[in-house]
Amino acid sequence: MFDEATKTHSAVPVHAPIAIKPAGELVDMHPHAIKVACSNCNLRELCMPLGLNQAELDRIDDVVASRRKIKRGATLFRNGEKFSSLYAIRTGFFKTCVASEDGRDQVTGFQMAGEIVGLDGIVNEHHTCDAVALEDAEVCVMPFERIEELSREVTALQRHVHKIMSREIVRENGVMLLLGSMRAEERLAAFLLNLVQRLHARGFSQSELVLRMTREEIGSYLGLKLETVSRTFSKFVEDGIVEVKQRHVRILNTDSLKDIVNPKVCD
Amino acid sequence: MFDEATKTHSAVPVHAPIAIKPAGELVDMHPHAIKVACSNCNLRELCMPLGLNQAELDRIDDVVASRRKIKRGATLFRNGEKFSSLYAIRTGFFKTCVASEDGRDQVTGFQMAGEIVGLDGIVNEHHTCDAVALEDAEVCVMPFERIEELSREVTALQRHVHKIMSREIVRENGVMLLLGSMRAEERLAAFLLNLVQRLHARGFSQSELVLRMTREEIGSYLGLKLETVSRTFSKFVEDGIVEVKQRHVRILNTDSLKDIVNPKVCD
DNA sequence: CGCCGCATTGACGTTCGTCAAGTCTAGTGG
DNA sequence: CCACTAGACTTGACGAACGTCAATGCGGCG
Repeated sequence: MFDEATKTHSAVPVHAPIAIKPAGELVDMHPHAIKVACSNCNLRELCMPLGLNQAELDRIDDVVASRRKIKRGATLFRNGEKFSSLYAIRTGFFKTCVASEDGRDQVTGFQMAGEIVGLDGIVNEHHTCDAVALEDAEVCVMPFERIEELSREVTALQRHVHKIMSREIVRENGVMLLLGSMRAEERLAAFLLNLVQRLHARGFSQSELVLRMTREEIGSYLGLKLETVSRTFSKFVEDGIVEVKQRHVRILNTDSLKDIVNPKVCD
Repeated sequence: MFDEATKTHSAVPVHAPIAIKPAGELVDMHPHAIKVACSNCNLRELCMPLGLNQAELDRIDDVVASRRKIKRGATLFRNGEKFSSLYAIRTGFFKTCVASEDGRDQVTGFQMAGEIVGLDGIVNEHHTCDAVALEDAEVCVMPFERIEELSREVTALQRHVHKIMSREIVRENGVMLLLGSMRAEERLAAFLLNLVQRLHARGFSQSELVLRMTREEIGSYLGLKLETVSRTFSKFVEDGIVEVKQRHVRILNTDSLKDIVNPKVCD
């Protein structure tokens, strides 16, 4: 089992409503042939507004100043650093985490291709969390000044920026619900369903995924200890709901997972 | 004790760097004399950008379409309702809460004068949480279309909107840290310190406050059961850190509370 | 005055955290 | 190619923290 599951999330997906494979390699070979551009990026549907005309598309390209590669384990930005840009993830997988003064830290999210990180930095002009690459990654650097400038002129961009921030607020509301009122099994089930749903939207399998994070990182995100995460995985395996081999997970029964998250009250 | 603590958060504060008392009553008496206006609102420093010139101030007034009074227990908006406006709280106190499909619900925040609610509705054009008044309240209704329009022209407003949303994201990061990694005493201590700090910024006492919410609502926000909240209050009283009489709380030792939130490691 | 909602307190149970031992795997270097 | 190692993961035994259930108290309001 899992023979096919060794491909990374950056590789060609199983089926591809949105093709993920970056055309970026060409940039190195012909630096002047293909410029850094959203208008020909396969991830456009994920991180940029839809329904722009050609003139607007050309202008939008200007929000991306450059690209940046981040090695696995390296940080894109750190708590305390000066904020200057938002980052759109092209390839790879990130975690964001905050720390309390006494050293405890909490993973606040996992981000994948097409998602935006850095929004925390706007309010105080300094970042308040760390963004760490969990696998080799590449991001588009979008200076925030430029975003603000352009979104004054391109209404669709303005609206889009507002939606991205609102979406993050709503996402965090969901995590608060999870952390505040769910038991361990419910948390892990919700986590798996969320991950697989986002991967599926990017053209990957609905039932198979490779975790890019450790049990400890999952635990931190879910407000559990790594042993509890491990035990809960084992329980799901016993119950025949998933197959787990290290970081490879195959979901055998999506409905059971959904039932765990939202227990049906039968009265 | 607590003889002086019976005044509500809407009453004249103990000392007032920013006077909270609304001038609003005059509106009813002279409907044409004083128009709904941010430029003469005492809360301007809390919910609007600073450093505007007169022309900009006049334009900003236009973001407030009207005011709306909400009785205690009534909702400002509900999950599922069409989103159209953001709301700036003039007086009163709100909670926002999300619900899971199976009926559990989670308080995601408590909001007071000068704070903005409704940001959750932007992304899907429908609200995803309920906003409930915990005491009689009044809000400024700010149609979001108008905000977007105006923030294309007034850079300071655009920046301000971005900061408000970013601030909410950072706040929620903090709540996730609390829910994910703190014990009951730490959570309650952090909660009290946060409340009193925000009230102090509005001119109220640094050490005395009246809770506008039940133990159950505090518990929901902190991911605890109401009995645990009650017991933890009792423990703080035993330890001489606070005095508690129903919803009246007097903080006797702020430093102890801070130590509880951030235990000093002495090695 | 009596009712009702909210809060407190106690006894007990469950879930999850802690500590510890042992296993697996990927990566490294001979 | 294989042996070695470090980090990640699993599993078990036990305990602490918090939840549950139930009884009681208190205060505000009609």
